[in-house]
Amino acid sequence: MITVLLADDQALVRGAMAALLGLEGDLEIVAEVGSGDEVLDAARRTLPDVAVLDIEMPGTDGIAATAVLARELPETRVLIVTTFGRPGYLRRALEAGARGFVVKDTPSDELAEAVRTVARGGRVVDPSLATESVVDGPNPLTDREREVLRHALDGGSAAAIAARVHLSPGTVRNHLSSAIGKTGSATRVEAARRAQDLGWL
Amino acid sequence: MITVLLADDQALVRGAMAALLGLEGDLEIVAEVGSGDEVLDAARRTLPDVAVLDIEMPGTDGIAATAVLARELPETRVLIVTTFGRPGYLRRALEAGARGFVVKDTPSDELAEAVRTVARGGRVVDPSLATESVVDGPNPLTDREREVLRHALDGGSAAAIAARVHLSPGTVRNHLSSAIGKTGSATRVEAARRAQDLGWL
DNA sequence: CTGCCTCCATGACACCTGTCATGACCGAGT
DNA sequence: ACTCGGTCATGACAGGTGTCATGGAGGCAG
Repeated sequence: MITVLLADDQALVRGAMAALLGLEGDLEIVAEVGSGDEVLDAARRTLPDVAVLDIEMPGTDGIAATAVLARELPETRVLIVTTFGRPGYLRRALEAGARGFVVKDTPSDELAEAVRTVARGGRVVDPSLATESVVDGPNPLTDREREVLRHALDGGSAAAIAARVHLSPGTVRNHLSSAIGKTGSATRVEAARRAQDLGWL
Repeated sequence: MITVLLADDQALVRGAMAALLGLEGDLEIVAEVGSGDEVLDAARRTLPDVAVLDIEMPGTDGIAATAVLARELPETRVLIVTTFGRPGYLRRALEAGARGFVVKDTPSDELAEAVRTVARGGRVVDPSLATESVVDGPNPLTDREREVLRHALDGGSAAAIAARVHLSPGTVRNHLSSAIGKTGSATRVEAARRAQDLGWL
């Protein structure tokens, strides 16, 4: 019997995935949580073989939760199941110690098989995403550039961003200009969107 | 027996929801599709009592599919199940003829009940979203403003937007300025984001 | 220790944005 | 007939943006 922890912030999706995996005779859902913060506690209590984690969650996201699990409970293998197939997500998830990475576009009957593969120590990686990840290369942005780009996403002025990150407006514009160059964009917003699409934020 | 059609572009989620509803003795999934374009065909073939539709789908979205179903197959009741609880979505879905509107944050055990309620002719509406929809009022944007705002989302210049919508750059800036005023924003991108969050695009 | 990179900051430049005034065309409503 | 709102356009203005040069501070591999 393979025991499974499920983490996804959308209750309906979480429950539905539990129902899906529950149909398999060899899988047992031992915990369900709705945020990354609850993952470690639940995992400590139930010691699951596999943790199925979404990435986009409030508070601790799935990648940070993966890193914590890999450190604290290395026996629990992590399978990331996410909406967005962003190359940077895959890279960061694997670096954090994930054993599998599946997007929510994949046929539902493959999920159980992915869980089994991960449980027995194997790896599952979306192949098209893996090639994309190789082609795009690693994240070239510096910490500051990422921070400034995140705030640029919602369209504030340089002064507004500067106030939020405690920098001078001129410095913010320098970081943005650098990020625009690295992403091959023309404006800060385009740069922020491209960086987000690539999973660089 | 209540027959159900399921439409969601994420195969894994779609399959999981099918598993969830399949656990109920009185529900039967008679069709599963991954885009709004396939909804009408599948509904014509299977004549389901209830169509459970996601909004964000490639091609015809769930709201447009609702309108088509309401016109062509009024016997089939539509239940919208969506990720984003945007007030404008609720309003447009109800105007298109949806009988229920549920966000994916709701507990999974309530989905089956929502399907039953809709099947027997009742209505299901997320209460917090309903009040938000009333408070925010209807969409004040004109067609042009919406079109220009959609293109403003990805951060191009006024000239770039103008080329895509076949207008002069000055006119684009006028529409953007008007939209900025209506959304209470300071920049075009902020206006576009707020409009999107409210379901106005 | 010395490059080398990142970070932070300032000033200057051409260009873009947001705003406002103004004008013209059209269809809908009273 | 008249007003009203949406559409399209132009011109002008203050202020913001993207870029570059330049400078100094700190960290880190050779």
